Amino acid sequence: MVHRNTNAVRDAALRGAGFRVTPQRQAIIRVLETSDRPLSVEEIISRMKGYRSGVPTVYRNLQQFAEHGWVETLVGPDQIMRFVWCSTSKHHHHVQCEQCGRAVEVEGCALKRALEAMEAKSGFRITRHQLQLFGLCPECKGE
Amino acid sequence: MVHRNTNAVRDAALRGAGFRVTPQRQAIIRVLETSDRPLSVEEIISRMKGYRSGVPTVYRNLQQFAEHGWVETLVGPDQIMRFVWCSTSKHHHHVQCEQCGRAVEVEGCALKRALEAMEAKSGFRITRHQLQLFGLCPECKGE
DNA sequence: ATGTCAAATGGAAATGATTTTCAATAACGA
DNA sequence: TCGTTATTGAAAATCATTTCCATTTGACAT
Ligand SMILES: [Zn+2]
Ligand SMILES: [Zn+2]
Ligand SMILES: [Zn+2]
Ligand SMILES: [Zn+2]
Repeated sequence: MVHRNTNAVRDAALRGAGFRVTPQRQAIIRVLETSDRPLSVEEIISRMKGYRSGVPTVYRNLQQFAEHGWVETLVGPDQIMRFVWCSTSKHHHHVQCEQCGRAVEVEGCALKRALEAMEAKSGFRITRHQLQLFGLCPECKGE
Repeated sequence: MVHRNTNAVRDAALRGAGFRVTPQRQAIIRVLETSDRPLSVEEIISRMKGYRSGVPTVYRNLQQFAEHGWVETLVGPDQIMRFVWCSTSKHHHHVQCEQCGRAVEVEGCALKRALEAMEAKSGFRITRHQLQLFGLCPECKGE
């Protein structure tokens, strides 16, 4: 039974990070894990099945998850925070389709070279970066 | 008289873009052009010499300037909009020092290769990206 | 210079996402 | 089961940004 196993893994991860396992946390994670796009707090709550968390609870948990590298917080030009689940806490980036909104992780980071070039140009030592990619997903580009 | 010339150039640019030349606009631009770092609206207003704009005026103008590629709008984890003046409206990025806050433009974009690699990995056609760089400026890295 | 008028300004009020407060609840180890 | 302590959530607070709208002003024609 795959589902049960997934839940067990998730709960273990929560406990391992010092969290108590609450239905709210489980619901938040479940929604994010099964979403194909970044979600706002409002969207996360409205997508919960069987359990409805309060707004502050969702914000608090998302912030904690972000500190653990489990979610990435994106804030676009509309000033609204949106959250994506990260399958790995290794450095990576996300591409989002400008047509349908779908977002996927791009494993790894191909910026090493480019960053070296920019270090040379600027004289800065670059220690951290944040890259947001936008474009057309396979489905939308074949149209 | 260099100063006067700079002003003339700025005013011409404003008129060329269909703007009226108002002291508020001039003041906003003057502050941003001479800042070594991104500024919030509050900061912009407090740095004005000789003329104090109202808050809505500053927001409105910054938005318009952004549409013309004259400023870039950055919104960090503190959810506050900050604005940088761009010396060119060609595509480029900014590096900011995590120690002292200073920011500089990095001319051009060295991401072509990296983007191709990420297109291959993701299957998306990448049409747009936004890169924020952080690190240590020449002064701070020599500690 | 003066008149005309749409663009621009700014004080005040509204908006609305996010955060804080705090009393009630629930997870979990003993 | 019990006690401790983290977690929750309704309500209120916060506060950056936006909207309203009456007043001012820049640009251009006369
Ligand atoms: Zn798509
Ligand atoms: Zn990267
Ligand atoms: Zn520095
Ligand atoms: Zn670029």
